[in-house]
Amino acid sequence: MRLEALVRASIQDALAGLGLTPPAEIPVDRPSRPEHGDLASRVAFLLSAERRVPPPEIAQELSRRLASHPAFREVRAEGGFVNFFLDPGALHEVLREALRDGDRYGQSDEGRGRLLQVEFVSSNPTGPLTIGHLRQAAIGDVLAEAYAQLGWRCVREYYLNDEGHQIDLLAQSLWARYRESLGDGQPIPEEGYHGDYLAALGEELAQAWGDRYPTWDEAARAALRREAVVRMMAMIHEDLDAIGVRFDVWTREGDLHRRGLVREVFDRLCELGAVYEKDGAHWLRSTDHGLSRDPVLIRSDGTPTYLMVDIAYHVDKFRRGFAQVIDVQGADHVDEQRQVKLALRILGLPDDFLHYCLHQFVTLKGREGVQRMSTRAGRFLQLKDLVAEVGRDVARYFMVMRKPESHLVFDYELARKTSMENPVYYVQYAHTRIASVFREAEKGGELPADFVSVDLSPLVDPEELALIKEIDRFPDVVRAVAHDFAPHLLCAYLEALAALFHPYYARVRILGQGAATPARLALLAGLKLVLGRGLAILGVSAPEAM
RNA sequence: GCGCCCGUAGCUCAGAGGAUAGAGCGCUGGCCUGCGGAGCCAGAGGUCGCAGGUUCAAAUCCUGCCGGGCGUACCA
Repeated sequence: MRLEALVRASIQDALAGLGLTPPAEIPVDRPSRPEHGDLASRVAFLLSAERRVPPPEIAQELSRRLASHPAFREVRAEGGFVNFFLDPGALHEVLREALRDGDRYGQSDEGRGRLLQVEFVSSNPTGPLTIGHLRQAAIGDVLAEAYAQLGWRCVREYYLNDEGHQIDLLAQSLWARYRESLGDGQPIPEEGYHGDYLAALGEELAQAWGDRYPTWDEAARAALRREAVVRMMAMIHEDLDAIGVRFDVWTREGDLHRRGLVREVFDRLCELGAVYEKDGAHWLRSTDHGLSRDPVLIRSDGTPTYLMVDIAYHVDKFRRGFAQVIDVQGADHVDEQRQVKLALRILGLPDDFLHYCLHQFVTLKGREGVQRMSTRAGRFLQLKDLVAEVGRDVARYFMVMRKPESHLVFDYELARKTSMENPVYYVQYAHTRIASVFREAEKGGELPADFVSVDLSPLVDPEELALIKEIDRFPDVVRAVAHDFAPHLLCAYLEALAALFHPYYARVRILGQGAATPARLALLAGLKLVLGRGLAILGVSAPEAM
């Protein structure tokens, strides 16, 4: 049994024995100081309020009753806390269970096969992906993987905004580049896209088309739009390949229009009295519901705004049977998010259907020239170039090692280091070292046939027991990553695990130690399992050799 | 102006009601003959932005202020 469950169950029994009703949730903590035990509970504080007995008294009684429990070496009441010191045997069982579960360790069936969508990146096809999109790609991918571990059927979806004004600007910018290649200098629209990446494409089009589109007319517009989107998508796919993110579904804005969905959802909002007309446009009554402004849904020229389409898109997601949807978006979308959530509430969708994982932006430290990025101005670091410089593993890891809502400073110098100062290598190296020990063990014929049945009783060293306690946390970390949209917790966990392992390895000899050897190899097998599984969820490789 | 996010060691960041606030980098000083030294150990370094409040208990919750980011479009 996992440690927290073990402690919780023991408290439950003890309370029953004392004739006390346990609180709805029995708190179990992991104390930061070793003298406070392996685990601790402040349940006595909760009970004292209703029982009108001081916490220390309740803690005393509890510890007396729990003292003889076989899983605990000692149970001590201190202040109002009950501190549990584990018997090594209980820890050995934790390790054994992890080894028995193998790749299923850390998984659960809370999702019960329900459908969950993670929508992320969804960058407009107006340029290649940059380091800014990388953060979102990494976060979304890890969240999807974490939920998959919890038994959800996850769909990774990319919303492709291939219509509208921005695409026109892109097309016209590309047209200007194309004319430029033919020696006909046309200005790129002020609000257009000035990056070099369009110049190369313009050159190609000039080769292919010659002088076919001399003026910016309807024919040119149609051709350039089509061409631009196709080319931009090709670049985006290249970038996604570079970091190993694959999407299951691509939804194009155009499809939503063609299916009449946008119109239908707009009409429904009107029926519900949530829309009014002013200055020839149609507005959502958001201020009536406490938001700071009313947004336009249908412009005075009759075209729907991005928001209107987004609302319809989410209705579509609901109809497609997703039990939950997580949209990963940058901090510049807060207002949009509130408007969409409000509209969905008006339309009667359940409140817990849509969740936003909002993330702050990335700044780059230690590399020339790219402090403030802008796709429009052509000032950015392309994702695949970054990956070429630091590697996929480092690129992905660095993007998720801070919590999404914090600003992230990408330390380029650190990212380029291949020593253990770089946390990615620090964690990977732990995995590699263990793999290396196993290779040696096999050579020397010391590798047990089956770790699950190994006698673990030689594992009594405090460092060994501390490592098992960390292994015990892994399923909780996976769950927290998913529920709290917090991939960084997994990074912190893996680094802590590696930080326990490296000193242990430096001090304690594994091979050639008699009965201790198979036990220590079993411990290393458990560590390797968890390190490998954790890295896999992050989409980072777990090398056998480096 | 208003809304949201963030102010924790020199730097980058964890911790989000519990016991004496942590990690990595950097800094100082020790360890090179064993399974991978791409290392290991020890140490210094903090009024948790400021001021009030709630609580047995606040970095954590509430209020106000200060500083930074993002938004506040008939752009997406």
